[in-house]
Amino acid sequence: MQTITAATARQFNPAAVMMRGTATMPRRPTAEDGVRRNFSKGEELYAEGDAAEFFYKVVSGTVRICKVLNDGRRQIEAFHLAGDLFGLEHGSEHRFAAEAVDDLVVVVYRGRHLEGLVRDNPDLGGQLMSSVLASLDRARDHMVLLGRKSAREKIASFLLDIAARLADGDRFDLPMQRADIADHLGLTIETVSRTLTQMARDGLIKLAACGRTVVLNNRDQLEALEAA
Amino acid sequence: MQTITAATARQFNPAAVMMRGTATMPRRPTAEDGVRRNFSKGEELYAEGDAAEFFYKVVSGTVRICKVLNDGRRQIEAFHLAGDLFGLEHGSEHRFAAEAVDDLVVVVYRGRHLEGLVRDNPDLGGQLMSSVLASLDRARDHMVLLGRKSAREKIASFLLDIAARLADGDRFDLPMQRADIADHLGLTIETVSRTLTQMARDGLIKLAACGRTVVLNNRDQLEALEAA
DNA sequence: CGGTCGGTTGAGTATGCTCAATCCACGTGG
DNA sequence: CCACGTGGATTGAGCATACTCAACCGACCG
Repeated sequence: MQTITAATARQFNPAAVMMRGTATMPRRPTAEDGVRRNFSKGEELYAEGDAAEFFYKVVSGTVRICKVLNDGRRQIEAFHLAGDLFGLEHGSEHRFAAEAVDDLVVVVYRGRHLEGLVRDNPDLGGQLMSSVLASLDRARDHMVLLGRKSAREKIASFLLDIAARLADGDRFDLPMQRADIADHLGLTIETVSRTLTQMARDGLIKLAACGRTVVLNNRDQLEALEAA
Repeated sequence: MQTITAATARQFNPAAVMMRGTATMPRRPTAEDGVRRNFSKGEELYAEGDAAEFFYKVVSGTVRICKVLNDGRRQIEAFHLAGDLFGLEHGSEHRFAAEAVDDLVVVVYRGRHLEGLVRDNPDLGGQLMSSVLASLDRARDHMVLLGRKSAREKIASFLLDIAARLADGDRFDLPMQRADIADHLGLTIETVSRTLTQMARDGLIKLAACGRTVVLNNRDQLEALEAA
């Protein structure tokens, strides 16, 4: 299957779409078509309430999708790593914010009026649908975690998830800090820290480099803990 | 926009899709196209792991989408009410089960290979995309609830959500029992019960008919409690 | 009338939170 | 080169929210 690149992205430029049905003339590319952009640690790609004009693909680095309640409590819905698509919205506004967890490179696509895009660009539609359904799958699993798992089970699931996505073997570096992990798992930083050090004491994992590097020593036991 | 009916559903019958590009001949309708089906309280529409051959639209009644962990803990990802689409999957299997909460009528559509469907049926694609994105929106909000809200806030959010979806005014009947609410909100039945009766004592709501009928006495205060 | 199912209520407890101190790595400036 | 400040992580003590276990209630049904 064709993957989304700057070239294919041009196929659903709204200008090109509008021209459809009137005449077949060469599209006029805009600056926003599949443009690479860099963000540095902590920068906001878009805020809650911003118009949802673009969507994004991670080239390298990590993005967090989050919402902050009136009193400051925060929930991180998801982390997006290299290759992930994000920023597609149902309505015309972003309902969650997107922020760079570390130094980040993304490709930005113009993508307002998503339903229309899909209708007018069927080939891409399948691919976008696949990506959105994958997000929904992730979201469902995460609801099980948030609603029904203990702190230890949450951490075990999280480590295995991250490892599957960015470890080459059993060792990887966590791109995010404890506060991000806590707000993703519905815990406090203290509980995250305690649980990780306890797991290290139990020999399940090894921690290094300020707790940013993790080595999975006992995948079987972690998977048992996951409580799937 | 066109809505999905038995008639439009025929447009993406896989048989018809396969015929495409070879010759334009009339499609052969199958029995599964937009067929109405009834389920009684507690019946399972599909189980976790079942092949994802169909998707569904609720005509009347309520569906719960859920997963049960190895030790019996259960999480209800969502309730679907009249008009909602559900059962679309990313992979070839259902990763959650669907069960009738009460007596239920649905329309069943054949919908394997979703990405392909969208590519080959652009008009429907937009509509399905819209529905899936709406589910994702709901899922995100629910993650905030599960991860960061107190029991009282969870119940307030839940009541307002259900009211918005099926109340005509401030009174409605809960289609599901306490255990379902608990497993949806990441609580126990006891906490759900206690919180509801406490809200009734506080005059926020009124309960009747074995706790199945709810009247919202003070929407403002409930919305304040929601902690959006 | 007895049994079951769903809901409520009570008492005691555990898990994870709050508040607070401490530690450590790192970068900056005297 | 070292003192200092800062941001992130860890650890400890006490506590609160929601859980567990258990009894009880009321409606419904055979």
